[in-house]
This record gives sequence, structure tokens and C-alpha cells, in this order.
Amino acid sequence: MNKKGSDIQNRTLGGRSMAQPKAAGELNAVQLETDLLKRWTDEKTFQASIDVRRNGAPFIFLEGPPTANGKPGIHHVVARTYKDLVCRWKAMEGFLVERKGGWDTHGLPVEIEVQKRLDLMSNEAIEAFGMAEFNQACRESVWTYEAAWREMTERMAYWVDLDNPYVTLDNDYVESAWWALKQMFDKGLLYRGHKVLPFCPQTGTSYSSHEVALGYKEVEEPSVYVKFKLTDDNASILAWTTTPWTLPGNVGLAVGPEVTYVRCRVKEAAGEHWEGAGGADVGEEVILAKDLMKEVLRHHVDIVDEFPGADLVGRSYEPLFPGAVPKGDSMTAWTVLEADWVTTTDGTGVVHTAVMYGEDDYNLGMEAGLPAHHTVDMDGSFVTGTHPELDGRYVKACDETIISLLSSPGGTNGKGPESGLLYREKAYAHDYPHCWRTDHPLLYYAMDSWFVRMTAVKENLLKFNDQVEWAPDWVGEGRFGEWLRNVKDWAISRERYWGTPLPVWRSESGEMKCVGSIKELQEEVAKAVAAGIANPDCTDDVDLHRPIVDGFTLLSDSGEVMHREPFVMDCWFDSGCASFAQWHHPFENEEVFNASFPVDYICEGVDQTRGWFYTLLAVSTTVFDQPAYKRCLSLGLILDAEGKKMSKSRGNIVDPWDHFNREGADATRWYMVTAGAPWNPMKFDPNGVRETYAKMFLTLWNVYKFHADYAALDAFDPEASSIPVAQRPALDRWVLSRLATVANDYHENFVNWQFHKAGRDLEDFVVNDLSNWYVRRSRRRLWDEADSNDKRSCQHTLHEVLLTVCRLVAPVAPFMVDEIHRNLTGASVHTAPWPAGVPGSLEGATSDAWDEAAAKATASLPPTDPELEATMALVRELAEAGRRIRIDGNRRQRLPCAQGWIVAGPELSEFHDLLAEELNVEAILVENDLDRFQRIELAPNFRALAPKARSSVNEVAQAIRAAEDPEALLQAIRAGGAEVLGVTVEESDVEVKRVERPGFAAQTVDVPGADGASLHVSLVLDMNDSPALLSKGMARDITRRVQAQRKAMDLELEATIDLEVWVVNGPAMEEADEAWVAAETRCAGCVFHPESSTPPEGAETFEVDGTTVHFTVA
RNA sequence: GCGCGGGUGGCUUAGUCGGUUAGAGCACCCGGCUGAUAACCGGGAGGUCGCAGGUUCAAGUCCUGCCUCGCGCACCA
Repeated sequence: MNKKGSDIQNRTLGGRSMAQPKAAGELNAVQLETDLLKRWTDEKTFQASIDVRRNGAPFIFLEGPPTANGKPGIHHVVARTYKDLVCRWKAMEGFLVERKGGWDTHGLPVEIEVQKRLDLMSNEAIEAFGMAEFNQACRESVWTYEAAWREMTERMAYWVDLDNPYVTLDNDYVESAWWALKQMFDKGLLYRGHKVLPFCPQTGTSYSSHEVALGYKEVEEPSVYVKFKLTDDNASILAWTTTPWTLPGNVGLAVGPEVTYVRCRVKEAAGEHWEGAGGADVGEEVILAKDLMKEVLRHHVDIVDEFPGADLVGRSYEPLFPGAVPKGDSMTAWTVLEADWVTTTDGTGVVHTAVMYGEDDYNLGMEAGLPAHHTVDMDGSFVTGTHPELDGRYVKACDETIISLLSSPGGTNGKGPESGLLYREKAYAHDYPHCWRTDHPLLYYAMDSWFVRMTAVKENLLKFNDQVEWAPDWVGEGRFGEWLRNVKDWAISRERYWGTPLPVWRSESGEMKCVGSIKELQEEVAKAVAAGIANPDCTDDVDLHRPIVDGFTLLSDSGEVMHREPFVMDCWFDSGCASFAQWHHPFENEEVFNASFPVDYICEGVDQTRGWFYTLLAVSTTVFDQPAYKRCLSLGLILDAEGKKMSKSRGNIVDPWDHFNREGADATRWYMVTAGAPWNPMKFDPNGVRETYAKMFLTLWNVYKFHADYAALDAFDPEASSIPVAQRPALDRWVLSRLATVANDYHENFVNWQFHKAGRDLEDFVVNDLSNWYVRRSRRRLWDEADSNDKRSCQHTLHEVLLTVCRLVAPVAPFMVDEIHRNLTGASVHTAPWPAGVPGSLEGATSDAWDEAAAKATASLPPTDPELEATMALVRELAEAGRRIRIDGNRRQRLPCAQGWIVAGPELSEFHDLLAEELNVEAILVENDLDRFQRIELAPNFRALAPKARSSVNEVAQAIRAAEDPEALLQAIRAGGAEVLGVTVEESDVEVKRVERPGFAAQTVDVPGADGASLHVSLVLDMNDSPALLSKGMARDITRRVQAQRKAMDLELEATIDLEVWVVNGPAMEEADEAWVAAETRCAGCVFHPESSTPPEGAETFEVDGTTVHFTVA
């Protein structure tokens, strides 16, 4: 402690080699990070980190493109951290990891945003505004938050090329997407259909199932039981629906042919508990499934008849809303049909069928020849002619009207809605899909649509999915696999404006042409023009968006005029093309594409399972007959500290900048990675970030600072000298061994996607092993001004440990470790090799195969010494045991003990000095007579004992434990087995435990030995006092208080003081101890006053063990 | 409703092949240590390991049922 602070500056002024560390300053994490960002930009460090691996095997990462028309949040930081860390890690392993950015720019979210801003909440409004203008507004809106995204991306140090990103609205990208569609078209996988789809009247568009999945909400709605009056019989069939608005469209009733139905007659009026509208008269007859009578009927009835559903088939009934649906030439309208999917789990066992508003309804209607007529318009209102009270009204607003119409008993003969046809209404709670953008309930609606025949490639989807390495595996096997096993044809067309246009032209008679490139479009346009069809120019840079592409009119093979199908693509299709469209395949970059497909690694939130994870695979399977990616990390959702999902509407979004500006991006990233497994939902706790900063980064910084300051002071140059590890002191060999062990585990955990475990272990190493033990125990070694071997050894060791720690941390938290690495070596950590080896740089290596042994040989880790690690663990245990003994014996730490004995255990003489210091004892002795301080205990070994003792194992175990003379029992056992309660106990059935004898100031610690067996080592302290010990202890107490006072007075380290001390009622101070106090506290003058003199007013005072001490510092 | 993943002191979590004392961190209390650290060390309090059964000599761990949270699925007419 005799270094002068100013020396640190003075001595470093001379010529410093690149690798010669300079002193570290105080830590300002945010400043450090922002300074480094500048430096990375100036020095093009990202590019350098790629270039230095130019000859490595490629590892291909594909960025899932975010939409830049929303502000980035903390969940984006999480995803980007995992993307970044894997890329950085693989790069350090010697792989060439290029990272192209990407932006998703099409789709409904963009349109909705613009519609809101321009107040264009319907398709009519958009078209009146002008499609070209609208799309221009969309094109601009896409970049609203690009700057915010860029800032966040850079600040968090997500290394990705944002200057040459792929952008889904670019002509090149769209052209590749067109090409992909044409492949599907040519393979017969793209088809035009008429299908019932979930449809949002507000946005005027239908949704694919993965979009519908985003909007399920539980709602309570009125459901109704309706009486359908048979035309040729005085009875009604009861049917149930949760969507009263589909009733005007009713054209059929479906029954299960095998289901048993009953005809019953109402016996008496309903009781008083009747709720809501509807009812039935006494004597009225209704028909429904027998199983559901109890559930449905609210009257006492007599069963008149019982029959299978087949008996009902073909019978006709009165339309509910006569005239709402024209009968046309249908022979089956308003008759009973059979359908095998009808069950008796809900309703009445009779399914009301409105052809246009349900998938089953539609299929049944087509099969049975029911009239396909819409009673509802695309805007969600009833068409004129449905009923005077309903025409033109939004269907969801008509529930009450329909119920009241059906329950008013005004009509006659059961014809028309006002005929008392409502039997009952019942509130019904269920999950119903809502528009994920506007929150409006979706209507199932039969409409024109284009599909990709995913059902035709299901086997391949499953096969390719099996080839993907999923993390966690259950997402691939379970959730994603299940989705694929139930795959449906992909409805990819949207009746929208802003998106990749569907490149299909179609004639009135149904001839079709799918255009796969700009060149092809030009050729087709030329053909049409040659045939006399007027067309605008189709230049090489024609904008491939609406309304431009709508302006082209083509010619069919038979000479008919063809117009473009007025759809754009599902924007998920766009991003699903990313693996090849980012390279404008197949029009350009053939080599790049060939070398990078399929990609090695993608990573997104688990919510992309049905989104991007699926569409990437769907497109690659249909177009290339290959999987698109080899590894997929599926991240858990991010929740707030209460475990609630973060959402704008809840207002519990965490702003990443709060942490970037407080604890820094390092701490934020490290926290997110160590908080839990990547696939588990993460509760984001702002306090956790702070804790990470305080523990991990502050500690690391201080270790570094300790090393750097003395390295600078001593002009330490790691390259100027070297000391083989084997020749270094045990403490050094120990920390290096620990380092290697931790690094190997760290790497193993990375390989298994267990980044959280890796990080936790490394943090534990830095805080406990490195800072709290190695540095603490080594401090005095560096205080030595002489150029000793021991000091150099410590410096080399610290240097090496820090470098390896930096390299391990770098992928996760890239800032501070770069600062440290740069100062220690002159080079960025991001161009450094991965400590566990650099397989990517090996000749012939690929992203997933390399010579394991050759890779190991490239590792840069010190040797491990498990025995030494175990020994040191014991030493640390003993040091802690010493403190426990002192607590138990009420003896303060600063009061030395004359001696301490170590009983049993391995040879520790190498660490006796260290232990003496830690324990504050004058001498460490080894006690060879174990029985002097220890006795034995026997513990049963259940694994061995259980098979022999069976059900009496507990009694036997208890007997062994409670043996009055365990020593004798053990001897008997060793002599060939002892009978305990009829069981022969052998040596392998018991564990011998040595513990301290009662009555001594002792503790026994239990540590695993090198050979796996348990070691029982005791520490005994001599608790007797002597005048010399008391004097020494007092000297230490005084020193400690004076040092505290120096600190409180804010004195320079090298400042000298004048000290005066008055000890009242204390031990006689020995001269040597007084001198020691003076030296430790840097006294110019030091006076110990006799007890008779009186201390001045204002002297510092403290009390210890009944002694009062006063002192003054000047 | 079906599928997947959770539920361990106030909070965040570890817990391997089932093995008898469920382990950490934060926060709290007491004590100690400290001229690098926002730390560190020792002790204390705090747990019916979601609930109920079952298998077993032995269950946080395996089985069954249920409750609950999250996510996903869906032709609920």
C-alpha cells in the first residue's frame, strides 16, 4: 500500500507498447459505451470483425424483418440480443457471419396506420382518395420509425448491415416474390377458390388463419333456439345458433343420420324461472336430439315419438324470412339434410345452415345444391330485401331486432319471422375471432380468394421440419409440428391496396396467366399491344405495385382480354420469401444465394411459429422442395415485472432507453440473457438490470482496474516476459484452472442453447472466484514495488484471465469487454478468437461439420487441475469455518488466535500462510491424531441398503445413525459385516462421517474430494488469550479505525498524519504493535498516551471488548 | 374443449438417475470484514415445493385427477 497515486500517471508517460495496459479510470458505463460506439464507427469494427474471418466457413444468419412503422420496444431488444450473440459467437469461432438487415414494408398494419392518419376508414374512402396517393402514403409511412429503429439497433450494439438491407417493397424483392408465385402456379399449387373466410367488414379484408389466431377474444353473445315449422306437419324442428344474423340466410337444417331425435309435446306452461324472450304453447310439438332435451327444453313435455335423424332427412320447413333468399332452381332449399359431423355436444343436434357464412355450411350447401345467396354485404350490413327492419343495418347490431322479430307472436301459420318462432334465448360465452387490427368481430363470409395448396405438400413440410434443430425442441415437435399436421391451404390473397400484387391475369372465361418477372410482363404487354390492346409503357423500372400493375391488360392464349386479379399478397408471404428474395434470386447474386440457402440460423419470438417460421418453410417447401433454415431459436414472450404481457394498450411497455441511459446496454443485455432460458417467458424486472450492473459489470471493471492500474504503474508488458503456468504459485494455477473449467462449461452451454446457464456460471466466476478470492488474496502481491517473480506471475495471470473472460462475455455484452480487451492487447475483442476454439477457420469446415479434435487444438485455455480446484474449495471452506467458530465463540475477527489446527484432509501446507492470514491465527498446525478433535458418525447409504433391508430400511438406518458406539459398530462392519436388526451391514452400506468433538472451538466442513469421496475436515481454533495477542488485536482495531478516519477525511493515499492515541482500560500495548500501527497508517508522528492523561475534546472514540480508545488524526 | 409450458419463502429462481437437512440471489434483521468495488463474509427469520390421491422403504422429482397462470389450436353450429 505504499504506492503513490500520482506515480501511476508519471510512470506511464514513457513509450508504451500496444499491448502495455494503461491505467483504468473510474467507471461510467454509459459514457464508455457511447464512446466505443463512435470508435466502432470510425474504425469500422463490425466490418473488420467480418473481414478477419473472410476465409472462414460461412455461417448464414437470416434477419426476420421488422416493420419500421412502429416504435421498437424492449421485446425487440431481447430478440436482437439473441440474434446478435449467436452471430458474434459464431464469428469468434472463426465463421464468416454476414448479417444483412431487412424491413417488412407491406401489409395491413401499414394500411391501417395510414387509414387512421388520413381518416379513410373504408375501401370507398381509399378509392375516392386515390389508390396511387394512398399507396404513396403507405410507402412513406413505412419509414416513420426507421430512425428510432436504427438508433436502438446501434445503441444496443446489434451488429447488422442496415445500409444494405432487403426491403420487401423494392421492385427486386417483389420480382423475386412473383417468381416464387409462378413456381407455385406452374406446379399447380396456386389456385383460385371460393371459400368461407374470416372477414373484417371494417378493413374489408379476409384473414389467413395465422392472422385470425392473433385476435381470439372471449365474448358473451345472445344465442337463440329457433323453431323451424315443418310444412306438412304440425311440429317444429329446434335449431340453435350463436349468430342470429345468419338466420335470414338460413336455407337448410342439418341432422346427424345416426343421432336419435325425439318429437315431444309441451305438457304445461313454463315455470317462473324462464328468462329472456321466446316460448311455446301447451300442446305445441318440437323435434330435437334426445340427448339434449334436458339441456334445451324449459317445459315439461311428453315424448311422442323417437327416431333416427335419417327419418327427418328430406322434410321441408317454412323459411324464417320468406323472400330473403331466392329459391332459384334449388330442389333442396329449406329441407332437412344429413351431415355426419353433426354432434350432440351443443345446441339441439340440429344445425342451422346458412350457406355463405360458415365453412361447413358452405361445403354442405355446395354438395346438396342449396342456393348460394348473400344476405349480407361486404360492408357487413344486410342486403336490401332481407327484411324491412334489417335492410342496410350492420349485422352485429341486429341481434336484438332479430330476437324481437322472432318472438313477436303476430303472424299466422308459422310463416314469417313474426310468428313466435323463437323458443328460447341464452347468453353464450365463447372465444370468437376478432380483427387483430381493429378489434371488430370477424364474420365468416364466402368470398373469392387465392390459395396455396399446402395440403399437397404436408408430408414434405413435416419431413423438413424434422431436419430443423429447434430450441427448444418441443416447439418444433409440439406446437409447430401440430400446426403442420393440421395444415390447411394458405389463403394468400387480400382485397387490399398496399402489398405485393398477385401477378395473375385472368379472362372472363377463366383463362389465366401468372407472370414471374418484369421481363415476362413486358413481353406479355407487348403481345397485347400488338393485338391492339392499349397499354401504358412497361419499362424496366416499372413500379410493381397497384395501381400501376392494374393498368396492364394482357391477352390470353385464345385471344381474350385478361385483367389482373385485384388482390395483393398476404404480407407474410413477402417475409416468407426472405431467404431468396433478399438476394433477388434468381435474377442476380446466384453465387451468394447458392452459398447461403438454406440458412443456418433464425431467431424470433415464439409468436412467429405460425408467422414467419411457418411462411419461410411454406415457401421454401413449395418453391425449392427444401427447408429454409437449419436452426431456429424460438424466444419466450416478454412480460412486465407482474407477469403481464407487455402491450401498448396496457401501457406497461418498458422503454429500453431507460436502461441504455442508466445501466448501459451491456447490463441490459446480460440481464436479459441470464434472467432465464431464452424460450421461457421473461418477467422483465428493471431492478434486475441494476443488480446485473452492480454485480457483474462493476466487479469486472474493478478487477480490471486493479490489474490495469498496477500494470501501468509497473510498466507491465505481457509480451516482454512470460512465466509458464506450472511455475506460478498455486493461487494463480488455481484461478487459471477455474477459468478453463468455467470456459469449457460456458461453451458447452452455448452449444446447447443454454445461454442463461453459461452467463450465470461465468458471472459467479467473476464475482466469487476472480474478484472475491483471487484478487482479494493477491492484492498485497502487487503492492510489492520490487520486480518479483511472484508479482509478474500475478500480473500475467490476471492478464490472461481477463482476456479470456472478455472473449467469453463479448457475444452477450460487447462493450466493456472491448474496452478492457483493447487496453490490454491493443486489439478489439470482436476480432479475437473464441477461447474454446475456432472451428470455423479450419480447412474444409462447414457451418455444421468440422474436425472436433482439430478444433479443440485451437482453443486458448490454460490447463485444468481438478485436484487443485478441489483443494482450494476446501481452503475457502475452512476460512469460512473460521469465521463461524469466532461467531460461536464470541471472539472478534481482529483479535488473533495463537494457533489453529487442521484435522484430516489433504496436505495443505502450500496454503497455510494464506489460511493463517484469513483466519487471523499466529500459526497453523496439522493435527495427525484425528481422534483428538474428531469423532465419527455413521450414516446409512440408502441406495446400497434399501435392496437388502427392504421395508425395514428406515429402522435399520435409524439404528445405524443412533448407534451408541459408532466406532465399535464400524469396526464390526469392517471385520466382515455387522447384524443390525437382522440385516447384514457391510462397509458399502454406510458412510463414515467425521465431525468435530463437542467442547472444542471447532467446525467440520464437508467437501467433495478429488476422487469423488467426501472429505470431512475440521478446523480447531485456540481461543485462549495472552497479553501479546490482546496487544496485537488492539493494534489492529486501532489501525482499522484510523484508516476509516483517513478515508472520512478524504486524505490522499500517500498523505502522512500525526496520530495520538489514548487507550482506556485496555491491554498493555507492546512497542512493536505501536510501531506497526504507525507504519500501517503512514504516521509522521505517533504518540500512545499513558492511561492517566486525558484526551482532548472532539477526539474520535470507539469501544471494543470493554476497552475505550480515543484518538486524533492531524 | 384439445395440445404445449409453468406454479418451489415477500420477489427472482436452482434442483441431475426418486435417497432422507430443498440450494442460491434480492429485500429484511443481527454480527463481522474492508484504503479497489454500488461490494464481501458469518448468522437469523422466512418453504405444508399449486391441491388431492396413488406408486415406493423413500416423492419437489414418477403416475392419476383437479385448481391456476401463460401460450397455442378451433367446423363449437
